[in-house]
Amino acid sequence: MTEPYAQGARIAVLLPLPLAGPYDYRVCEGLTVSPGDLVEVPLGSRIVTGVVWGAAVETVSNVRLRDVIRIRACPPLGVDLRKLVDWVAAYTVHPPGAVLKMVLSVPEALEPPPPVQALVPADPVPRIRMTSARERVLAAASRLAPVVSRDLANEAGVDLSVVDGLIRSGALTVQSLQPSPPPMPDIRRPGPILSAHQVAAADRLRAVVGAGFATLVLDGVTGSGKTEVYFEAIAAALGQGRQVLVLLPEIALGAQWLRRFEDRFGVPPCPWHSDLTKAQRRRVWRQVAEGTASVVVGARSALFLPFRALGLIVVDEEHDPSYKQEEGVVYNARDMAVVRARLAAAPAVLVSATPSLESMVNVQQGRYQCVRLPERYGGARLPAVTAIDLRAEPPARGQWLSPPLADALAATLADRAQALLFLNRRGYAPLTVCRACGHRLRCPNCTAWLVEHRQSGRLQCHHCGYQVSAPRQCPACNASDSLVACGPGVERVADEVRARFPGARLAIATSDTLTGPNAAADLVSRMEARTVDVVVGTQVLAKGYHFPALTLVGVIDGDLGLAGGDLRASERTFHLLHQVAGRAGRASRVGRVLVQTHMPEHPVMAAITAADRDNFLEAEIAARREASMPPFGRLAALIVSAVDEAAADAAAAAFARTAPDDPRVRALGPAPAPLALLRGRHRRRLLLVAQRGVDVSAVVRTWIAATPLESKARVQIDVDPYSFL
DNA sequence: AGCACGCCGACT
DNA sequence: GTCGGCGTGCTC
Repeated sequence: MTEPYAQGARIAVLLPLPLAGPYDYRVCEGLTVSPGDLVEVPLGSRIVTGVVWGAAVETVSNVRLRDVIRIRACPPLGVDLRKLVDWVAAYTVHPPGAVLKMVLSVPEALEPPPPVQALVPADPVPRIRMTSARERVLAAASRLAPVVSRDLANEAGVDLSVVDGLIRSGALTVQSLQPSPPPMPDIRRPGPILSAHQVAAADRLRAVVGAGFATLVLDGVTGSGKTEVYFEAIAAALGQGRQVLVLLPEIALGAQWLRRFEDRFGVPPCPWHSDLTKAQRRRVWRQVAEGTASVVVGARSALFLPFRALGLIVVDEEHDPSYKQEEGVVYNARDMAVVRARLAAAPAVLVSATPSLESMVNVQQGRYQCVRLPERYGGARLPAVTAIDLRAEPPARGQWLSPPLADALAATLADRAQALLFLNRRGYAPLTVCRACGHRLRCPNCTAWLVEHRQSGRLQCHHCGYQVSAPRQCPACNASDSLVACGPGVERVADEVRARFPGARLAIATSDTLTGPNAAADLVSRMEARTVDVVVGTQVLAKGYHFPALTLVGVIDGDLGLAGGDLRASERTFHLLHQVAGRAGRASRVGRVLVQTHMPEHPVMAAITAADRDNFLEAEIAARREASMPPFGRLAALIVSAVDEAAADAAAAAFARTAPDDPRVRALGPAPAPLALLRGRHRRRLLLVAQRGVDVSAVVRTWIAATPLESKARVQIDVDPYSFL
C-alpha cells in the first residue's frame, strides 16, 4: 500500500491516549488521507482526533474496523515530528499516544481561528451628531484601521459604548479580518556591538546553520554575552527562511531575555509556557504549525510544537535540572531537543556557563563541538567567592546569618548597594515539632513534613498540595503553644533581616510570590529602580537576571543539596551555587559571594570558592567513569505504586522475580521510593544498572512485558533517572 | 483519557 | 424500593 491512502484503505491512526499503539481505521468513500494528516475518528461512543501514522499494522477483524470521519482543517504533522513521537515513546518506554498528547496539547488550534471583527471608518462618514469622544474615536480609526474595537476604545480613551454607538450609527463599519501573523524579526537590524571573542563564536555557530545536524556546546562564563552570540545563529536560520526554537528553563522569568531579543530583532518572539491563556496558546500553536511563527521561546513543552521548517534549536542553561520532566511522560527536554534537531537535520546549540557533565563528556568524545567564550563582556570581573565555616562562626541560636554574613550585609546596605540572600527553601520553616511530645507534623498523603508558610498562615505539603491552617494545639497531645518551627525557609530569613536591619526594604522571591510573568517583571523593575535593598529568594532567582547594583550574594545553606544519595547532588549543587554567585556584581562594581557551609573542605565548596569549574568537572567525570555511572553506564528506574501498601509490595516483588537475566545489567531493589508515600499511593522502586551501550529501553520493555501486574498497581518508568535512591 | 458497566449507602 | 458514589475495563 502506498501513500496517500484512498477510499477503502486500512490505515493506522495514532490517538492522543495512552494506548499501546495506533488503532486501525478504514478510509471512507470520497476521502484521501496522507501520513501526518489530523483526522477525526470514532472511538467507542465518542469522536476523537488522531494522526494518520501510516498503513494499518494490526490485524483487527473487519467487523470491528470503523471509518475515518473527516480530515481536520490543520496543517499535517511533519515526518520529523512523527518520528520524534515514536522515538521519545520508545526511548522513555511510554505509550506513543501519551507522547502525541503533548503534541496535540491545544485541541482548539486544530481548526482555523475564527476571523477577527475589525473596524474601519465608513466612507463617506454619514452625518451624525459629533462629540469630542466620537471625534477622537474616528481620528484614531482612520489612523489605525482596520482595528479591533477594544484597541480603538483604548487608543481614543473612551468607553466601548462610544465605539458601539458609532457602529450603530454607521460611522464605523465592521470587517472580518484573518488574524494577523506574528511580526517578522528583522535580522538586518544592527545588534549590540560584539567583542572579538563573541564575533568568533558567532561565526562558528552561523557556519553550522543550514548545514544539517550538529550539536554544539556554547560554553561561556556568566556575563560573557552568550545570548547575543546565539542571536546571530538565530538570525542566520531566519535568513534561510527556517523556524527557530529556543528552550529556557523557567520562561516565567524571562522578561529580561525578551527585552534583549527585542533589542536585537525589533519584535518580540512567540512565547510558549504554562502561563499563557487558552487563546494565546491556540494562536501560537497554529502559527507554529502554519510556519508564520518564526522564533518560539519556551519551556520544555515547546519541544513538541508542530514546527514545519525547523532550522535551529537553542537550549539555554542546558545543565538545568528542570529540563527533566518527572511526571507523565518522563523525559529530558535537553536530550530530546538534540534528537529533534537530528530528525529535522538542523543544528542544536546547548548553552551554559556551567555545562552539564554529560555534555562535557560528549565534547571530549567528539560527539559535540565546543565553542568557548572566555571572558566577561565589557571586562566585568567575576565575584570573589568565600566560604564561611559555620562550625567556626555559627549564627546565634535561632538565627541563620553568621556574623561575617551579617557584617557584609550591613556594609552593603551602608554602601546603598543591593544584596541577595539565597536559600532554596520556600516558606517559613521546613519542619514543625511539638515541644511537649516530640510529634512532627507530616502530610497525610506523602512521606514529607508539612512546611509552615507564615504569610498564608498555613502548613503545606510541597509534594501533593495538601494544606491545613496552622494549628494552635499539637494534634497528637493537644498541648497548647507547644509547636515550634525548626530550620529556616526564606520567610524566616526575611524576618531575621527585618529584625536586624529595620530600614532595609525587603522582597521575597519564590514560586509562591512570583506567580506569573507579571510578578517576575515587577520584581525586576523594583530591583532596577532600587526600591528593594535585600531580596531573599529560592532558585527562581538563580537564573538569567542581572541587577547592576547587586554586589553581595549570601548563600544561607550551601550544603542543602548535598545530602541524600543522589547521583548528581554534587554537580547540581555546584551548578546552582555557581549560578547564584553569578548574580553578584555584573556591571562596573565588584561583587562578593559568601557561602555558609558546614563543610568548606567538600569538593563542591572548594571548587566554588576557587572558581575552578574545569577541575571539579574532571574529578566528577573521573568518579563517574570509575563507578560506571552515567554517562559511562546506563540507569533506568521503575517505580511501582498502589493505594494499598501490600499491593505495592506484591507488585514490586513480582518485578524482582522477573528481573532481566543479562550479564550486562543488574537489577537493584525493590526499596521504598524516595517519597515512599506520594499523593496517597505507596511507592517502591527498582533500579536497573546497565553497562554503556545497553539499550535499557528495550530491556525495560521486555521486563514489563514479562511481568504480570494486578490492575490496581501501576508502574512508572524513568529512563536516565536524575534522583537516584 | 472518557465513558460504560457494575455493586453498596441516603433519599423522593 | 431507586438515585448515584467512583472502582475497573475497553475503545480499531
